[in-house]
Amino acid sequence: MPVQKITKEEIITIAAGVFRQKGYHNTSMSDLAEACGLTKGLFYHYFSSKEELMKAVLQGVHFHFKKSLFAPAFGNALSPQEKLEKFLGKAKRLFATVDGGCLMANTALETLGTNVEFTPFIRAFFEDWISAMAHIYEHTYQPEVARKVAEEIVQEFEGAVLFMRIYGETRFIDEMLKRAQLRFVQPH
Amino acid sequence: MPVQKITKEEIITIAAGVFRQKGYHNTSMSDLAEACGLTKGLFYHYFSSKEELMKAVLQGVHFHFKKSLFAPAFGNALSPQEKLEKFLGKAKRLFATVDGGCLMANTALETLGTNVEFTPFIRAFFEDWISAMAHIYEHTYQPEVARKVAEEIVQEFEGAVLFMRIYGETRFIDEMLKRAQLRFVQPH
Amino acid sequence: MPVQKITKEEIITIAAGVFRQKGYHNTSMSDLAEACGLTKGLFYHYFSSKEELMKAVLQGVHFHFKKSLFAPAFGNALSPQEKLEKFLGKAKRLFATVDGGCLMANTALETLGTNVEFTPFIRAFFEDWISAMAHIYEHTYQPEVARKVAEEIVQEFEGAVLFMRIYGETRFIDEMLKRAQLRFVQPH
Amino acid sequence: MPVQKITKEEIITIAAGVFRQKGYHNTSMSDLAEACGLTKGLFYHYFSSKEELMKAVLQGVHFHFKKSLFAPAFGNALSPQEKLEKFLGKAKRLFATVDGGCLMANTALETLGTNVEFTPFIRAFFEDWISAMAHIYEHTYQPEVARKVAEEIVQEFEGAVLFMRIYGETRFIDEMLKRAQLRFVQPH
DNA sequence: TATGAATGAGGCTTCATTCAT
DNA sequence: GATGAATGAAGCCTCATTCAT
Repeated sequence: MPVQKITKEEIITIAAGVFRQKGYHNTSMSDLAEACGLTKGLFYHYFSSKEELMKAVLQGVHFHFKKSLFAPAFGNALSPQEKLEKFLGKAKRLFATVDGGCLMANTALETLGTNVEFTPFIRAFFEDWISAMAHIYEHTYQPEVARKVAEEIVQEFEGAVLFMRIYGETRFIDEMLKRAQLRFVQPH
Repeated sequence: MPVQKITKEEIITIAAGVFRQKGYHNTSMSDLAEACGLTKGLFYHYFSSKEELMKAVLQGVHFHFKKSLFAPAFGNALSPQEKLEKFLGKAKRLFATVDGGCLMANTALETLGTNVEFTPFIRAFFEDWISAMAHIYEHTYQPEVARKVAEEIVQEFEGAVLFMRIYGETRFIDEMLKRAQLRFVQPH
Repeated sequence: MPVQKITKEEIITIAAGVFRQKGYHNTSMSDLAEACGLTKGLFYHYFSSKEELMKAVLQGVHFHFKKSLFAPAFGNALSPQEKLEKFLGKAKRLFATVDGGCLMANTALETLGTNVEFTPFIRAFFEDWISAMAHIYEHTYQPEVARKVAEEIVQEFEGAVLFMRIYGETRFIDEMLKRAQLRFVQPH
Repeated sequence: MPVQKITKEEIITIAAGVFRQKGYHNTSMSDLAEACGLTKGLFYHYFSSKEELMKAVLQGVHFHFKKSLFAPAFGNALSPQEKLEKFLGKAKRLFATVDGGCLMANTALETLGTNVEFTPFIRAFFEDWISAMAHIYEHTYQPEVARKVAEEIVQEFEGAVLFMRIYGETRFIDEMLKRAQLRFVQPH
């Protein structure tokens, strides 16, 4: 069996990083091929177009978040309080990277108006995120209210990521997480 | 006096719209020229480069918001409550456009990692926005707290704009505005 | 009588300097207009095209050299030896400018193959230069030999200017001038 | 093995010819692509920019002259007299082309003032040329004198090429070569 | 699988020149 | 005379993609 230099998954991971930092339209296939150590020609053996690659990246990122962040929120191993703490801690680690922030939000703002083919992937991601948060907050709120709270918290999260990037300060994330925790124990 | 097809200000206004909908890197000088009814060559009579144009656009948008949104927040003609209502109403009208949302946030997420020359303009805009909101909320909160509240509300606002665009529903804006009003009369 | 901001002669002088330093094709009409403090539009009131301007420049430079360098070589006020010394001294002052060297030679090498319209002006200039030198050297040589010597000296002069520019050292001019003087008193 | 329409070396050779005849700034990438039978886009597979191409051309020309003209001057197979004759004969064949003359001198006069990146290549070329000639003339002169003589002869050579091009007559080269030979047997 | 040559369109920008005022 | 808007072609370069090997 020939040794594979690089897997599709690895390409997706690398591409996700490049897209996150540089944006979709500002990233060229050359950038991506180079980042993966592949020739441009070979790159097209893995992904037939930039658009297909981006879809795979969005799916890959979604999958990654689902596995490591969203799914555990539905597990029963931990108490709701513990789940929330774990969730927020992981979320911070995943997002609070000043160099690029949240690929999904970046891609949303950059492409929603022009590249409709990405919209379903973006929606699905946020849908899952909201659902996971809603599930956790159902411990404190009625389901419908929990859903609203979850929506608000995700919005606040993305707002905080934006500010983190604008000002280069992670405190916006920390402060936001505190508010999220507060709403769990002390509804308003 | 030379007759002009179009003024710099008009170009800036049109370009702001195009950039807002299509993004910075996905907008070509041809797109802009066409949108303005100009030849590509003539564009460089007005702006020496795409980058300079974008800076002018960011400044222009900032100026527009300052005049119509931020500055009135510091006036004395209205009661704080009225000012807040006017402010939020205007903000909604200015931002709640599904076709593009907020140019500043779009540009921030798209260019912060790669086009540092835009960062000061983006920061200045948000700084002014926060200051205006903080001033209003100083009616209810101590100055330092008001500043924090203002930061949070701007973040929530941008989060709501993101959701509005992702889901194509303006309700996120409306709900967010209600929360902002609530925090004015009922601190938490 | 309206005061003229700038005369054609002044434009020619300025343009000659710019062309000498930047070359013909690398100099834009904007460069020239700016160097003269004129708007591009007005520039075309003085010269109908870049080509016409260049012709005027070449003529102007030729005229300038004729008046200050070539013509005196035919005068009778000085002894041949003195004339030669004056001639070479002036030539040095006129050419030994590291920033651009000799416009005629620059233009020759740059345009002879593509812009035939300049050739007559270049030829006329060198013709006059050779004639002047030949006249001086007729004191020492037979007319036909003097002509050959003059041709050689002009060639050496341009070779020295080339080297001066390549190495940024004026010694090549000085050494060349010494050789020219030597050939006046000590034929070989 | 990939089949290539054309090799880098061939491109360099063709480009050298075009640059020699048309000059650096007056030669467009389209001109070069067309001359090579390539599309413009493909050109950038081989050379990352016009400037890089020009550097490669200057290096290529230098290499060509080194191999066929300069290096043999240091060999021992021939007598000094024979080496000189061979050298001058080859030099004539290489330079005495009315359509463009000497690329190095053309490029020097055109770009020394504005494109400093080419200067080292031009200097290296002339340095080698002078060294080769100096080596030959060391048969007749002391090393230091030989160096001066070589410098002079190269200058005269370029002066002669200039005149050849201005007047369209190769006699200037022939006459110059005769003088060079004379200085070998009959120092002055 | 793997290479990198090849394509053709399009990107940003500059230029010589003209024209209306 | 004087301005600077306006034009259209061209200049350098990049890009997504395809193809022959």
